[in-house]
Amino acid sequence: MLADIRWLGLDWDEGFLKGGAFGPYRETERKPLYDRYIAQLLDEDKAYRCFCTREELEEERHKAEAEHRIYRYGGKCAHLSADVITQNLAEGKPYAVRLRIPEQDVIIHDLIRGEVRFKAEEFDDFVIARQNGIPIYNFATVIDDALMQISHVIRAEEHLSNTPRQVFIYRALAFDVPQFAHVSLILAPDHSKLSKRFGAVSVGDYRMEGYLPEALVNYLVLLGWSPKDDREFFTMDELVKEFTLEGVSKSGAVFDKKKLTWMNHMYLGRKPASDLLEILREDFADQYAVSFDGVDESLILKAIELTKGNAQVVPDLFRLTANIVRSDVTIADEASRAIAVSPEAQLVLSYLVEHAGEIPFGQDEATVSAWVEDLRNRVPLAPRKLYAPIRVALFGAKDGPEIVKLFMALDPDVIRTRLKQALAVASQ
RNA sequence: GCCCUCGUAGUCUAAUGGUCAGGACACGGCCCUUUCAAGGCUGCGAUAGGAGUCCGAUUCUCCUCGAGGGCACCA
Repeated sequence: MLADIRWLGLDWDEGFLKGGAFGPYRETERKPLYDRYIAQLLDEDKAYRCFCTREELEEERHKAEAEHRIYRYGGKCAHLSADVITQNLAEGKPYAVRLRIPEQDVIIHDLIRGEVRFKAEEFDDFVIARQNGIPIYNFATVIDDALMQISHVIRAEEHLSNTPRQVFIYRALAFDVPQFAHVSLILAPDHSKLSKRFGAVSVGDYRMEGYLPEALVNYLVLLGWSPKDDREFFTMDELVKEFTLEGVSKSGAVFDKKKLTWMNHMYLGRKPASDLLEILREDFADQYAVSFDGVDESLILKAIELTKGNAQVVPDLFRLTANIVRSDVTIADEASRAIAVSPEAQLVLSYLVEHAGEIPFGQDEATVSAWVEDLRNRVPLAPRKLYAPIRVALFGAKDGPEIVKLFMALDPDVIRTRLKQALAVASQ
């Protein structure tokens, strides 16, 4: 998970494996800390030992349900005499620790949701440490946040209902209560919780599907936050500078993979080919080995540069670059094939094969471009009819890089061969 | 069941107690163009429903409905 966060380009001030002034950061290593505060609460009688067994509690719960009452702990152990406690301890009876909850409403001042009020009767003396001595999450998280001097707790909405319990703990320990901000959840298209059923759910999944971290971050941030203007593209630096809690929306957002893919496409087009090559090599090593075995790196870079604007996700580049990098070419689809076997194709290609000597190999772009333009004067066809077969011949598909770019990127021998092959197809 | 949160087009969102409710994705059309993409223009399309306050409500209040979350000796 830390690796995924790093991949996204996110950093943090301190923590596990990184160090900092408020360690240790591993929960098991923090156990003595938790124990200390549990002991303190017990000492001050703000918490008490509960010797009730699981069975007893279970029974209480069933009874409450049968009588259609809300279940709250009955307080059986809330006022045990010192003698009884001493005796129970001497007998080695296991106990959990419960916090005494005052009968008062709790108001949370949430930075996103405003005032949220919880009624006193919703709460009972809840357990803060189990029989095995390990504190429950609500307790540990309060200790951690307080000791680490956390000023703002920003987390998912699912924690909102637990916040009052945490506030009780802050108060019992006389800690400052931090500011809270509860962000809405991301939903699957059917408004259910995001799950495997929906496909990729972890950051790592998206990485393996070929989404760029900057695209994912950019998309995700817009899922619950909006700037003051209509901009949609943000770098990490811009986000750090411009993000505000005020711009966060309150409602849950449905994850729209189409828009993510669109955004990824835009980022791919702008990304330097060398960066994309790195990603292909590192994240898609297996495919890379198969697709680019023995291919000159400069050719790969050229191919990526030509085709990146057509890719939706990173691995699309394998398919798109194949027809540039490989010595042979295959016609990708029916529509392209139809063009390849058209009479126009025969006309154009036979002209080019016959006049192959005139192709300005190795010239600058302006020269090649002028020559390509001039083909219109030599072959009596409308531009669309004229150029489509050339692209199919050179690239294997009707959609792809500009003809000029193809002439410049491909090896002269490859071009001659492909033109001849395509002519053969057209003449069948 | 109880509690909490949310509710603007299919989706993400902006805005205001009062001009045509703005932008983006998706979808359709047009332009540009040697194709696709990109870009430009354009079309379709929304304030969940019902009361109330108000001269006027999408905005404020209440109810209903809907969606999500929480109710552990899980995290």
